Amino acid sequence: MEGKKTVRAAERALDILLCFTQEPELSLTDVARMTELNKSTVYRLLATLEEKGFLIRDAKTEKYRLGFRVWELSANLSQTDDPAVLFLPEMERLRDQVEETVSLYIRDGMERIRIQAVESTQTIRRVAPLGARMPLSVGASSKVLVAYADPAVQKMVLSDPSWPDNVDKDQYIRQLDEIRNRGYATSFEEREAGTSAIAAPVLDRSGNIMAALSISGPVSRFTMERMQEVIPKLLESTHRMRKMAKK
Amino acid sequence: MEGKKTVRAAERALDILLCFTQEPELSLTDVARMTELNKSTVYRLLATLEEKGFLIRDAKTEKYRLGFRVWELSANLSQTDDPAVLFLPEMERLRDQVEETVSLYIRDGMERIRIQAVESTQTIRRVAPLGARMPLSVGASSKVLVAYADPAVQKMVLSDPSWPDNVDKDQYIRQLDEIRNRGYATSFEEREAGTSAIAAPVLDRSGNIMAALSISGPVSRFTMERMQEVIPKLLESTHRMRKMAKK
DNA sequence: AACTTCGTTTCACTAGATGAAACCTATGGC
DNA sequence: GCCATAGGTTTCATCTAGTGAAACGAAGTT
Repeated sequence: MEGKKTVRAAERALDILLCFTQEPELSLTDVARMTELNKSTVYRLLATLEEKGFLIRDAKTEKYRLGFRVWELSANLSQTDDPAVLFLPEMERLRDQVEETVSLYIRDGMERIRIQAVESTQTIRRVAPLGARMPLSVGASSKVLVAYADPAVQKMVLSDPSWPDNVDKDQYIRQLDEIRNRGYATSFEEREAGTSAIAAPVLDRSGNIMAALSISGPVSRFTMERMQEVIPKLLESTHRMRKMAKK
Repeated sequence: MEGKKTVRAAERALDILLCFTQEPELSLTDVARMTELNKSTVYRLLATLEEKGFLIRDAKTEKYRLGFRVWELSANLSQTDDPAVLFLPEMERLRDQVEETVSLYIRDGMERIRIQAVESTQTIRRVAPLGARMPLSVGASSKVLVAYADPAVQKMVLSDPSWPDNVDKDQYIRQLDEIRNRGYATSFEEREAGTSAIAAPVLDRSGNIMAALSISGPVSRFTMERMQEVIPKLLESTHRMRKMAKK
């Protein structure tokens, strides 16, 4: 009698689908191991996913991979005002100006997800960890996402038991005000050693945060001074993005 | 006790997801109407899809739209040897040479699906009906897909009750041999009035068909003579694609 | 205030999802 | 050749958990 309003069978099917974000090709037993589900359960769910075209089965290897239905979906996704597509041109513009990696993050629960990224001369498809998930406790983008989230969400994030011990929560909270005042956040080797970053919120017309835009690079090159130089450009980009947002 | 090996709840969840290929934004009742499912069933499945990040709920409109998880999936899709991504550059090359619309189709059951297309000066995202489904009974690409399918599939397609009465099956079958000999198929106003097309198979290393590549245009411009000119270019492209295919 | 419409919750019922185990092939080792 | 192992597939008894009707609450319309 808990507050579960979800459908288990559907959940499991989606979990299986998500396995394919990690590996492009998986066999029945691979999936069974990853999801820790019974072999026959996986068998039926795979059959379902295949029948609906979300997975296809490689004729040779007998393994499954993502099917055309995923394409249909993602094609439709781009017709919407999806930030990852909508803002890509602007992100490339910014990248060309500052010649550093530019990333776009959104918040999902207690994590942030990199939904888009452009690197020095790379194209969208080449960018390594698109869809990568990181904790909200560290990094410039994380703080921006939390600082501009609505109060209920902030409370949820800050009271979550998974908050790591080695990150001082009070100090973190103090930073949030500062970030809202300045309009951007910075970080030095916070999430990843050797990397520094600045991030600013992408707001929609009504002032709600849609995403966080960041510029990041190696500390050696992306110094404090350099940051100061690029901040106006970052803010100009987020401002332009705001105007692009639909409705 | 039929031969159903699928999971109903999962099927329904996927059906709901597919509703979003038609409309970018849907409310609970919209989905219930489209799928003809009970309101509470849809409610629970939508909650499941939302929790897993496949759908997000617009804060304002209360409607659902596709979520970031679809992005994660499609990002991964591109890392695989998905033809729609893999062959895009080659398709653009061909388009630039012939200055007509170039499309890539795969077979799914009794239909073909346009998984990629490039037009005169359009970019991938702009192409109207990506993911469009058409019958296998008419059109150059259809015949290629059937001609090079393996015998069991051919039998299935040709014995399907949904085969339209106005298409002569015997004549169709006779054409298949011809197509295999020549290596390509042509059509004049077959599927669509005012449009002619040529198509050739994209084979993998072992000679199995992966997709059909077509060039199509208005009959006025894309004449018999013009077709003869571009056939070598089409075949050159499919040949190059074959070498691109992984493994 | 009466009437819609839409999202949410409740509840009793049993369809249908589930896991253990048996059953098939393959493939590999010896 | 024969036995062993590791997939994938099917069966089947069990009972969870998914289901639809109906009721509910909250806006919005007339």
